[in-house]
Amino acid sequence: MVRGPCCDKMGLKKGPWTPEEDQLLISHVQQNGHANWRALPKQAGLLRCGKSCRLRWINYLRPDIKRGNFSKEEEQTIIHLHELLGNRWSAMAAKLPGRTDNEIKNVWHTHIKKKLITYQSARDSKPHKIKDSEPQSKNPDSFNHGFKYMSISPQCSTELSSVTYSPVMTTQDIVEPEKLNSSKITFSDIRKRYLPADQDLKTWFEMDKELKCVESDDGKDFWYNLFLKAQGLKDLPGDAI
DNA sequence: AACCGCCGCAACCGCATTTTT
DNA sequence: GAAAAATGCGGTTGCGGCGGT
Repeated sequence: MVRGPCCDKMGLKKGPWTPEEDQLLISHVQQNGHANWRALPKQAGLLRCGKSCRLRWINYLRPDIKRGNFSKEEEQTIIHLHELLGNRWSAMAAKLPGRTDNEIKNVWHTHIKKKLITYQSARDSKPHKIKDSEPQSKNPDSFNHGFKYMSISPQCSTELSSVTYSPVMTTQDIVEPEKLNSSKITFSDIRKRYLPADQDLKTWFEMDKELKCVESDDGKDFWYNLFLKAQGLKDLPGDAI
């Protein structure tokens, strides 16, 4: 289906929002909710498209937005979730109250990725703490904690509607990458088949969280340990780490 | 003080998915 | 069931602020 951008109508404003526009949007949402984003701008007297209003509300004006820098715990959680979910920022946001998908995405690209790269370089340039003879995947302290999941290869991710996705696996349910590549499988298909119900995912995530063993609060050690724990990330797409 | 380059963030764009007609 | 409309999501970009020279 071909459809033009929703904001291409003449007269619709783009760019940064003014305080007046913010106030109009806030007032309207508080009074009427946001059941219909398409109709909202007109009703609220805004010269914006619905998409722009929705984005502004979700990423900036929502009352439950948490401001300020991400804590180490939050960053650790993001790394962890990225390992579990890939680039599914909105799914990560659902696990981080007060944080938006856009914010998490920005933090990943501007802070966390760089830190991981730094510590990967540090690790590659000198002997590290893990015994060379011991494969990472068999190390009990490795990031996987023995959970039955894997990351689909970058190539597979591209096939899956550009969504990097790490389905939860059972031993009977290993996906062969070549099969994924050879057939047209939608994200929904994969989700229905492999992703546990929300409640299960929550439980699963919390169980894994309990097993986390990063204890050092020293910045350098923190990132070094995180990197070691996130060994699997080296298999992610080049631009994701 | 002025210039320049880098960085971080807000916002846009295009596509996928879901819902409605 | 098909088409259209609406919504949601992730990738990307542009601009403002800040630090270095």
